[in-house]
Amino acid sequence: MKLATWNVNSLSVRLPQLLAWLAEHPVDAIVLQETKLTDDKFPHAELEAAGYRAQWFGQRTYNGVALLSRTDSADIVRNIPGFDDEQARVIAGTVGGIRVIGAYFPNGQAPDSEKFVYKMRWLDALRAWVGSELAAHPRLVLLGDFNIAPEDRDVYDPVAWAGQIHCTPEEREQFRRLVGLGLHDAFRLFEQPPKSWSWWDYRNLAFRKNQGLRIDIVLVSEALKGRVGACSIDKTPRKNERPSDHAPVVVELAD
DNA sequence: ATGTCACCTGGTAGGTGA
Repeated sequence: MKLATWNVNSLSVRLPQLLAWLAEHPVDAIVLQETKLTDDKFPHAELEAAGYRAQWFGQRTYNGVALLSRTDSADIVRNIPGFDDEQARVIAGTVGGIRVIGAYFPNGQAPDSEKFVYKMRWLDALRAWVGSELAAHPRLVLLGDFNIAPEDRDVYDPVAWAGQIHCTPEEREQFRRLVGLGLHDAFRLFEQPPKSWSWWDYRNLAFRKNQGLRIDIVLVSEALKGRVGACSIDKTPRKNERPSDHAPVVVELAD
């Protein structure tokens, strides 16, 4: 089974690229972030024609997530139960016996901002809920745009980024606590090329200079750890014309 | 080089968020 995550930064702009990528890289399921579409505008017919059933949850301008799968997904959950949130950030479903949780973590803007306070509250709520999901579904994958670079090796210039958003001790502690539920960073189960990033700022020729962060992450539960055959970042779509600023991340699970 | 992109409001640009 192949799963993927991709922050598309506007699905209306990126739909042709998504369809092209799926045609070349058929996955069993993919979660999307930053669709930026209200539910009535979601392109489910185009995706259905490409062989993907969709569950989606969006809003105007910001955020918005989706779960696409070749087979039907079940037990869909939108956002974190019990956490009152106006922002569409989470979609979960069961696909092929695996609990798949796709998430668009808050950006947080700056460590001294209100948005950072919200990010911490959101992370607390996510961790509590994922804990209960794990208890109910031992075979679980949490993947998406985490907006956290877990370690210095996930940052092109750790000195410049020290204490900056995505790299604060508070965010990294949240990441460790999430992993502490009994999850594993699938990318780090394998030897990887150094300077592997999943996001490059549109500005400053960052992609050309390979100045990026690894903030798009796949966490797998203990029960799945031994079944992970590969995990990789596909940076080729970042070379497209009008690319998303994020690259898709793919994980392979043995049956 | 603070060198971009997407989307909004409200208009022939400017603001916001990332």
